[in-house]
Amino acid sequence: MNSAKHRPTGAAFLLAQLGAHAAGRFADRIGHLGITPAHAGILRFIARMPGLNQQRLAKFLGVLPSRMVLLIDELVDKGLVQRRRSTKDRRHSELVLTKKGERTLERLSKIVVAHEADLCGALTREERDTLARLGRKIVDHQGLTPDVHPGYRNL
Amino acid sequence: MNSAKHRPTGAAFLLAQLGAHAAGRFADRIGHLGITPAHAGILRFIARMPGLNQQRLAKFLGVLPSRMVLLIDELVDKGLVQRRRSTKDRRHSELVLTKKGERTLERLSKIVVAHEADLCGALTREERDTLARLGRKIVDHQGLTPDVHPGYRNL
DNA sequence: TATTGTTATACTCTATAACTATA
DNA sequence: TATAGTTATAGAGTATAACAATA
Repeated sequence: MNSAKHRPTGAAFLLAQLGAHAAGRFADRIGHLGITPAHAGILRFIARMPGLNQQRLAKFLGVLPSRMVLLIDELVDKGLVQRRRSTKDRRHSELVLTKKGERTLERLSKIVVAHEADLCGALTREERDTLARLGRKIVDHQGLTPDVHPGYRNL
Repeated sequence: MNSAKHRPTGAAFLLAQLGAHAAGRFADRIGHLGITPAHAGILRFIARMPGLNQQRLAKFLGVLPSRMVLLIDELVDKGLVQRRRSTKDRRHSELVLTKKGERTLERLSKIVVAHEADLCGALTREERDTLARLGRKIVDHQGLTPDVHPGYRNL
């Protein structure tokens, strides 16, 4: 591979390749918690904005409402999230983490740190900071929403 | 988002986010050619190793043989690839690009350059080189095969 | 009439395994 | 008996659209 007449792999392909790898490895790492990366992202959002409803969450992440129902169903079934009918507008369900959900989120944080350390194991601390800085620059320039994975996007 | 009590987005998530974005944008860019990123990757490999057979290609990319059949079928239907029964071992089919396939590959190269320029538009030439260098370092350290997207992996 | 949440259906994708032909 | 390629089938995932409850 990579014979002389082909140019070295470009940054765009590297990002796609590494991104898929990182996502796959992360899915492996959290598998034993019984949740997928999509669930993990939702847990984070509910923790930050407790009480938000499904439609707003769906719109924010770029998920179809019907898919969000299933995702939340699964989190409820696992005892990580609770739906509470809003008393102000009984059409809304306010989403909150259960105690178990909070503990899962704490475990997730530790997994994220380990995942990060492994994935960037080839880099010095300084290089890792540089990579993150350049990454944030691209996220900003491309108009991406920080902390929202495009894998949700189905609209 | 990103309120004070949350740490800044880590490199691993940024890679996953940007990778999915890059892959999605690339798919958009080549859509008018009537092919998917998976097809594009296969075209590149056939160009580099003309005459290779489906099983070897499938093994190299990490695709199930049955899926490779469909992918090649589609490329044949579009007139980009030709299957030739090997005269040495008639079980093998040697894969080669057609003239149209070669032209498509040239168009792909131009699209890759434009894609790269857009995606890294926020970075200076030097920053882009740094990003690619760090990316290659991680690819190597993680044991990934250069130029092979993990999206193929279904084994 | 509009909105939230939910359910039903149809469709796509693809992993598995059986099968053909060559060796 | 083993390998390359192919086909058939079944299951998972999900987009679409219809629906119920509330406003």
